[in-house]
Amino acid sequence: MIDTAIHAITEPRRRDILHLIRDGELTSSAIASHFDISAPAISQHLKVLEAAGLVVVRRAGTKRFYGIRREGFAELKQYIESFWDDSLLRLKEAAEEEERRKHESESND
Amino acid sequence: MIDTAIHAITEPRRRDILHLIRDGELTSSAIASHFDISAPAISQHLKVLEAAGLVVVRRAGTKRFYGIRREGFAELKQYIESFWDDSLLRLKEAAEEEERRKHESESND
DNA sequence: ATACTTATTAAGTTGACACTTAATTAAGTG
DNA sequence: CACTTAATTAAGTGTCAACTTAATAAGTAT
Repeated sequence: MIDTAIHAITEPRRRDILHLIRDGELTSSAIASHFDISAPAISQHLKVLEAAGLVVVRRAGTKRFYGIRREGFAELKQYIESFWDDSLLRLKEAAEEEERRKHESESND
Repeated sequence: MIDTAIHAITEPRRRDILHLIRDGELTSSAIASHFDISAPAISQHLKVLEAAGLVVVRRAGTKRFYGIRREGFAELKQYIESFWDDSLLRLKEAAEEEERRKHESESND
């Protein structure tokens, strides 16, 4: 699931779309009006974003309002943080430091 | 710059590489040994990750040790959070809610 | 200098995917 | 029911990037 989310935000155009609807939900055509590409292209992007759990649709008549889905971004945030996690990294770095010193002393045999 | 970072973590293989070196720096060949793909392929991935500021190299003789670069992940984290930002989103949602109610009352004219 | 190790750069191939236009679905309106 | 609006699905095309093997670079040792 995190894979689809990351794949989704890969495409710059999709990130632009996310930025647009971040300030409030918009219809597919409203979104399309901000770009030079065709409506189907936008529709395809929205589908990818929806499948990734990053946007939600609200249907109203013939219109479909797209808005961002917070839970999806929470997952992404968590994923990035799993790399970032400060305390864990410090531990690893300390271990590396130690190993480096050990190797140095071994080379003095 | 954030674009290159996002592009970099797009590729599943590169994320695998990041996971590997997250537990301590490794040489190019050590990384390659964990995968089915060729050494040059790994080298190319590492170059992308380095250009994105997500990894750093430490040269030691003919070997090159690759380790993760924290600052790069900090940027990524910030970017994701710029979407996520809780308080801002709540404001937007409140505004939408209001607009929706306004439209409903208008349709009762 | 020659050889060995580690890793990269070069060049070329293949598959994925972001587009296009055309056709289709779905909901509302005269 | 025909017609309009809003959006999607279908089908096909071109570009990009992830891989391959071959050649090159840079460091160390014999």
